[in-house]
Amino acid sequence: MVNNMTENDNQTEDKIFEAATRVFEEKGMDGARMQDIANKAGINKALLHYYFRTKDRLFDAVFQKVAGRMLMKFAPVFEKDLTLEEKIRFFFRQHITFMQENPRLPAFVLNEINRNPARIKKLLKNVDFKKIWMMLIEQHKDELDKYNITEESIPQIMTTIAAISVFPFAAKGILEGIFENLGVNFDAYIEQRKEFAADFVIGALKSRKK
Amino acid sequence: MVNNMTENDNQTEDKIFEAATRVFEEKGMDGARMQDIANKAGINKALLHYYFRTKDRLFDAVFQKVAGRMLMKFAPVFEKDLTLEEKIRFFFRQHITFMQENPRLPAFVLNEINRNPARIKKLLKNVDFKKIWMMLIEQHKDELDKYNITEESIPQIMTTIAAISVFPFAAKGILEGIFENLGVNFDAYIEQRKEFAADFVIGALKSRKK
DNA sequence: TATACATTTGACCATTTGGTTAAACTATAT
DNA sequence: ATATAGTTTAACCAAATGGTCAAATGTATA
Repeated sequence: MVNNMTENDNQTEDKIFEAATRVFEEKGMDGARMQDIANKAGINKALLHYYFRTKDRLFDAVFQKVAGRMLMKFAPVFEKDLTLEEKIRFFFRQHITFMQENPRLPAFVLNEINRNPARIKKLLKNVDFKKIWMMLIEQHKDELDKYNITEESIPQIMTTIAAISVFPFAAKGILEGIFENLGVNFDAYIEQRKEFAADFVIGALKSRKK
Repeated sequence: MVNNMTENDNQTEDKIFEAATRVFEEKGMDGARMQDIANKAGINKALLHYYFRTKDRLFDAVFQKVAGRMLMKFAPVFEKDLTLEEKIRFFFRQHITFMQENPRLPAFVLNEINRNPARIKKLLKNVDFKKIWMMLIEQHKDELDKYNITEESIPQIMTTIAAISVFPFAAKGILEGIFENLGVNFDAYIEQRKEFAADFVIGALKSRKK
């Protein structure tokens, strides 16, 4: 074994990181236990502190990565050269599929941000929303006009799109409880939602047509 | 003082309850400290355990009440004798106004339910969703037909309405961060949302018209 | 092989935390 | 006044928890 050090290094760190992600996602910052993370990573608790000095730093590393991964999913939508309708359709498919694979992520991120709003600042520092905003307005000037979308209503529409996509996962616990009552299957509901959401939003926009 | 016992009893219990609500809403079950609650209630920690035996029972009492209060807000919508459009408009006004007064509630309830899904069962046990569901379908039979709403799409529409209403508060931490970047004022955005949301949903429904 | 350096571990520590207990305090009824 | 019962407190406890440390183990280099 020639270059074992770096590999092994990463192996252990990755094991820790993976275990920490699982535990933090499930229990949150306050509910997570370092011992639990160590156990799930199959290592000694002291080793956690060797790689990540404190629980806070470990959490920060995990949060930064998963929250970043989630926000990233919004990016390609703005870059692709598609019509507004295509973008909306593309976004819902992409984003909901991502959350199907990471169903705990939305609730986790939302919660931890509300618990400690300072964290989000670090995340958003690298994103220039103003620029994205301007690009979007410029790129879809004609469509915004066609759909009678004022600048003031853009935040409303954007957050509505995010809401429709994220909420089912953020409220998974409640919805599953209610759906059980109604004989609705959550997974099928989610699968269906990819198209429903796009239709719904596009329909709403069309109804604004001048 | 004649009947001081009961009054005093309630006074202390209420003080505890109020303080506990504040602390739990802010820090969550795991992050909350009994000592902190006691301090904020202006009493001894042992007295907490005198009124509510354990942290878990205290949390349960608080959660049951606030979560119930939140779910209750959905009820009057189903009972009132209004058209579907009127109901949608009424709901958004009512519900968003309620959350303006209790901005931490949505994130708190969503989070704790995801952290401990068993809790929701106790809450929903008393609500007969099947019955509400049937009533709704019967009451708005003609409108569902007019808007081409199949039974299958009702959960989609209902959760979409809830999403549009709740999400801005559940994601308040993030949104405020982003809005700051864009020069958007959160409170104004929320005020505006009461009407926007109704217009948006009704617009989407209208676009389904046969 | 000896040296230097990173990795891993078991034992340990100080603090925090939910919870208990016995005593003190208060008000009412007799 | 005194007994009774509910209320409040200070002092205390055991367990859990994040974190430390010195020793041990492994690994590459000279």
